[in-house]
Amino acid sequence: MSRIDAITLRQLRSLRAVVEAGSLTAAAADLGLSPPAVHGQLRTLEDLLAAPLVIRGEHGAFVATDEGRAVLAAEAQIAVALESCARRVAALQSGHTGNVSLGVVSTGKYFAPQLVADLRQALPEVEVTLRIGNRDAVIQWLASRALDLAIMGRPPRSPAVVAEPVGPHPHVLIARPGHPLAEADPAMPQDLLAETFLAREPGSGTRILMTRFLDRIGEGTPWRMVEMGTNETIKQAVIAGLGIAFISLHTVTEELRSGRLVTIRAIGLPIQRSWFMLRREDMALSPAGQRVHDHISALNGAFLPQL
Amino acid sequence: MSRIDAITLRQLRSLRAVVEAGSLTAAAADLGLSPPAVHGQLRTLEDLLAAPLVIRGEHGAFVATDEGRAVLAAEAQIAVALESCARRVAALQSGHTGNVSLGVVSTGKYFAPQLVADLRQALPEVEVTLRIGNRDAVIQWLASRALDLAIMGRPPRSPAVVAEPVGPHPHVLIARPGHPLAEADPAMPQDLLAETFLAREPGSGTRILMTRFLDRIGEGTPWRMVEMGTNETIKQAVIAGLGIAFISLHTVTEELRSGRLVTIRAIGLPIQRSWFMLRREDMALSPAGQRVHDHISALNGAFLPQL
DNA sequence: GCGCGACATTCGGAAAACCTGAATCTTGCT
DNA sequence: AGCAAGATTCAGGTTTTCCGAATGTCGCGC
Repeated sequence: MSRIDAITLRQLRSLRAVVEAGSLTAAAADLGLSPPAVHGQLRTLEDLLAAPLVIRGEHGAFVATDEGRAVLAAEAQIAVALESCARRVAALQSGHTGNVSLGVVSTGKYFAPQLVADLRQALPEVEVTLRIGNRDAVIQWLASRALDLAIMGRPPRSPAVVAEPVGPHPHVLIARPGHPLAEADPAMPQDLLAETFLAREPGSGTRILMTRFLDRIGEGTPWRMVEMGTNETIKQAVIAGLGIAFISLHTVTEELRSGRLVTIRAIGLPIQRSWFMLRREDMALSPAGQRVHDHISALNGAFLPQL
Repeated sequence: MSRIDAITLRQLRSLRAVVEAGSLTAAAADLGLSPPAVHGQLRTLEDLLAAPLVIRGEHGAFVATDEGRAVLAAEAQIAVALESCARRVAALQSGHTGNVSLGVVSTGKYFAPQLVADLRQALPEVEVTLRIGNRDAVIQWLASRALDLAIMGRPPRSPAVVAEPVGPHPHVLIARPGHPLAEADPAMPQDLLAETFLAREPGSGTRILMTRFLDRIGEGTPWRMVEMGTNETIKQAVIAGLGIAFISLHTVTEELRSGRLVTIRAIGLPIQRSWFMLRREDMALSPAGQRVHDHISALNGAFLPQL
C-alpha cells in the first residue's frame, strides 16, 4: 500500500502551497523553490499514496481531490503540532515554564512549604517539586541528578557543587518552660554542662556544632548526652523534661511561639550559620531552574521563619 | 529562534527511537540505520531547536528532557495524523468512502430520489450528491467536470462519454380519464391524429420521438400541436382536457396510479427507449464513483417506477 | 484555425543531505 | 588499571533534492 513513513514534511508543504496558490509556479515562488522542485515533491507524494491529490480545476488552477483534502487536513494538524511544540520549547528555554525539583533537608521542612508557595506565586508557570529528606538522602539525590537545586546547612564535599548562602541559620539551646536555666540571663557554662543534652547521631551537622560549642565553653569538661533519632523526638524529650538540646532555631519556631519550649540565653548563642542553596557544578541549570535559583537568591532569606 | 520548518520527520522519529530504546545503538537497529546516522539526526534536531532533548539518565540510558517530551508529544500527534490520513486515503482509494456527484435530467426526478436512497443503503460511506437539471444543464455540468456520473435518455455528442443503458424508458400517450380514446383498444391512427398534441420545445428528445411516431402512423398526415415549457404544465393541460400528450412513462406514474391520467392504447406503444448512465470518456472515475457506477448497473433498472 | 504565451513537465547535471564503516573518545564496570 | 559497550567524529560514497534549460500542453486572442 502506501509507504507512509517515506512521506516528508517537504512534500506536504508543497501540496499545501500548490493548492493555496493554485499553480505550481506560484507555489514554487511561495516556497522559495523552482517549479520543477515542487513538481517533483508533489509527484513523489502522489506516488507514495498511490492516489491523485490535485486536479486542474475550472480556470486551470489546481484543486485538491478528496484524497488531497485528507492529506491537507493531516498537514494542518502537523503544522499545528509543530507550532505549539516550538512555542512550548521556547517557553521552556526562556525558563517561563518548566519543572524544577528542589531538595531540602529535613530540618528545612518547617520553611520549605513557605518557600515553595513563594515560588509558585512568583513563577506560576514553573512547576516546583519539593523533596524532603535527610542530609544523606538529599546529597544522594543530587549525586544521581534527581535534583536541580538543594538547600541544606552546609555544602557536601561530593558531588562537586556550587553553593551560595541564602539566609541565616541560627542554632540555640532549648529547654522546657520553667526550666531553671531558662530564667538565667545569661546561663553560666558550668550550669549548662551539668545538664543532659539530647542530640542527633554523630555526623549530623547540628551535633558537630553542638560538640564544638560545649567543648569551647566547657574547655574540655565532659558532659552527658543522650542520642535520639530525629529532631521531633528530641523536641518531645525536651518538653518532657528529659534534658535540654542544641538545635536549629528553625526547627522549633512553632514550639517557641506557642510556649511549649523556650530558649536558653547563653554567651555565644545563638550560633549563626547559613542555609546554602546548591547545584551541581558539572551540570548547567535548566532555564527554569535558573529562574528559581535567582528568585531564591533574591528572597534573601525572607522565606525563613521570623521570631 | 528555532528554525521550525527545517525539522524533518526523520529527526523526530530518531528522537522517538532513541528515547524508546534508551540507546543510540538500539535505536539505530530499530530504525534500520547505523548509530552515526541516528546521532546526526538527533544532533541536527537539537541544533534546530537550540535545546537539549535527551540526557543520559541513571543506567546510562537516554531520557527525554522537558523539551524532548514536548517534541515527542508533537511527534505522536504527527504520527496519528499521518496514520489516520493514510487510512482515509485508503478508504477513498478502495471506493469504500468518497463523494460522487450524480446528475439526472429533469424527467428523472421521479425516480432519482429512489435511486439515491438505494445507493445510500448499499454504500453508506459514499456520499452521493444528486443534481437535477434539464438536459442541457446536465451536459454542461458533465462538460465542466462538475459531475462524475449522469443519467439521461440519450447520450450527447459532446463531451465524449461512455454510455451504458441502465433500464427501459417507455414512452406513452396520455389523456385525461374519460377521454374517448382512452376507451379504444387499440386507438386508431386517424382518431389519434385528430387530437391536439401538447409537446415540449423542438430539440427535446421526447418531442423528436413523438414526431417520428406520429409521422409513421399518419404516413405524413399533419397534426395539431401546442408547445409548452415543462412536463408539469403538459400534464396539467392534459388533465384539464386541452389535448393529449406523448410523454415518458416515468414522468406520469403518480398520476396514472391515482387515476388523474390514463394511457391510450395504440399499436406500437409504448415506445421503448433506454435510460443511459454516462461518464466522461477522458476522465477515469474515482473508486467511489466506480462503485456507484457498478451498483447502478447491477440494479438493472430496479430503481425505475413499476406500474 | 493558427500562433502565442503561460505554465507544467521532463531531463541532465550539480549541490546538499544522508548514510556507512572505521577510528577515536567516554564512561561505567570489574 | 584495564576492559567493554556505546557515543561521537571523520572521510568517503550514495541518494535525494534542486536548478536551468528544453520540451510539451493548454487556453486564448487574432
